[in-house]
This record gives sequence, C-alpha cells and structure tokens, in this order.
Amino acid sequence: MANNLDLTFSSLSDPTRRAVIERLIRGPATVSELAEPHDMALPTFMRHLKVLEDCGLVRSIKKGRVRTCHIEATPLLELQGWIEWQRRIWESRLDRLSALADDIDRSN
Amino acid sequence: MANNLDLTFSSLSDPTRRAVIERLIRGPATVSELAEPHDMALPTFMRHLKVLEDCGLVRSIKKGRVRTCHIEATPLLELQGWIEWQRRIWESRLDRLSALADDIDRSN
DNA sequence: GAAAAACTTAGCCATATTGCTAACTTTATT
DNA sequence: AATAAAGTTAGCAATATGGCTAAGTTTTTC
Repeated sequence: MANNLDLTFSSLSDPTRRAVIERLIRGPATVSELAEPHDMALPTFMRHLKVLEDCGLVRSIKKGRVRTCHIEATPLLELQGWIEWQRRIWESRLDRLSALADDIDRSN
Repeated sequence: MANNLDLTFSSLSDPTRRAVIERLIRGPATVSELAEPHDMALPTFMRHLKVLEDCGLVRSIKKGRVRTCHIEATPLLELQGWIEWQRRIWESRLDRLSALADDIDRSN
C-alpha cells in the first residue's frame, strides 16, 4: 500500500539519489554522466535510477544506445506540500500556546 | 555515513511514522495514545517511535510508568531547506530557459 | 564486419527493516 | 500484598535494500 509520499521520501533518503536529483535539477543528463561521480558499479547505480523513476521523480528516454534522464518536479512539490502542512499546524499551535501564556500573564 | 537528511527522509517514508508526526505536531502524547490508532503490536509500534527519535524528530520523557512524546521541528526544517533549495534552482533554470526561448523568438 | 560504447539482465550476498510473540520490569491501583 | 497498566527486552521470520560480478543486447564507430 505504498503511496507516492512513501516512495518519494524513501527515494530521497539515499545520498546517491539526492545527488542525482541535485544534478538533474540543473538539466537533463545521460546515465553515464549521472553515474560518473559515483564510485559504484553501473548496475548498482542503475538501480538507484530505477528507484527515482519508480517514484516519478525522474523520467528518461532512450535514443540509440544512450538514455537521457530528466527530472519531474511534481513529487518534490508533494513533499513540500506535506511538510508545509505540518509546519502550518505547528506554528498555529505555537501561536495558541503563546496567546494562552499572554492570557495567563494578564490575569496575574 | 548516514547524515541527518538520510535519517529524516527515511523516517518519513513510512505512513505509520508520518501519522505519528501528524499527531504530535498538534501537541504531546503518551506512547499508548500514539499507538492506539495503529493496528500493530506495541513492540512494533515502539520501534517506529525509536526511528523517529533516532532522527531527532521526536523526543520523549518518562514519568512514572508513562512516556510522553513531543515533536522537535528542526529536522522538518532541514528537509524543507533541502527541497526549497532544489525548487529554487529548478525555477531559476526554467527562467533561463524561457528567457532563451524569448531571445530566439525575437531573433526570428 | 569487428570492436567499442552504453546500457541491461540475472543472480549472488550481506545487512536492514518491519512484523510478530513471549516474557520481563517498573509503577500505580485496589 | 496482589493485580493491572504501561512500557521494554529478546528473539524469530519474511521481505526489502544496496552492493557486487559476469554475461548479454543494441547501437555506433573504425
């Protein structure tokens, strides 16, 4: 029952995959270009890419023997949405607490 | 070499743990209160809590036989920071691309 | 047409994760 | 003092994750 938030959070929990995102956010790149900075076997790296594709953060097309990857920002926006939502509730709670503290202050 | 982003993203990749955060963001709660909505054995649930504590999202104190948990928002802000950073680069890239497209337009 | 490039597939291994039950410890209640 | 409540510890099992090598496929290049 993994939803998209599950997959996206999980994808980004790995530093290699975050590095790929940090690279792709600047523009498309081929598999070899993406793999080059990472000290691991290509099949291993490809599995990281697959994880990113599975959660929808990355798309790719193959032309000839070269696969080019690009980023899809939507899942990032979903994450941002969830975090923002939490932050809002958090802040409104802090506001209520400090209002309460003020009330207590005034009543003394 | 797991850094805090790793742990925080990983923690939030599980729906049970996100639900705990969604609950705690509204205010502190005891372990039993937190566990109640989740259909799993208590030790299993406690491990989820431990994961949240390990990444610093949750703190807790035990008084008598009751452990009370509360949220620590800092790791959430770190996540938000990373995502914001990516979004900024993404947007500035889109801006450059559209400026480029305008230039090409004008030159035709 | 042979060789190189750029992936891809298959399969192995070690460790981590997520679930469980059973049994234990430490307060609080009666 | 005995029982109940609230966690906690220990340990098992299944699956997922992240790494590897070896061998295969499909273009390009020479």
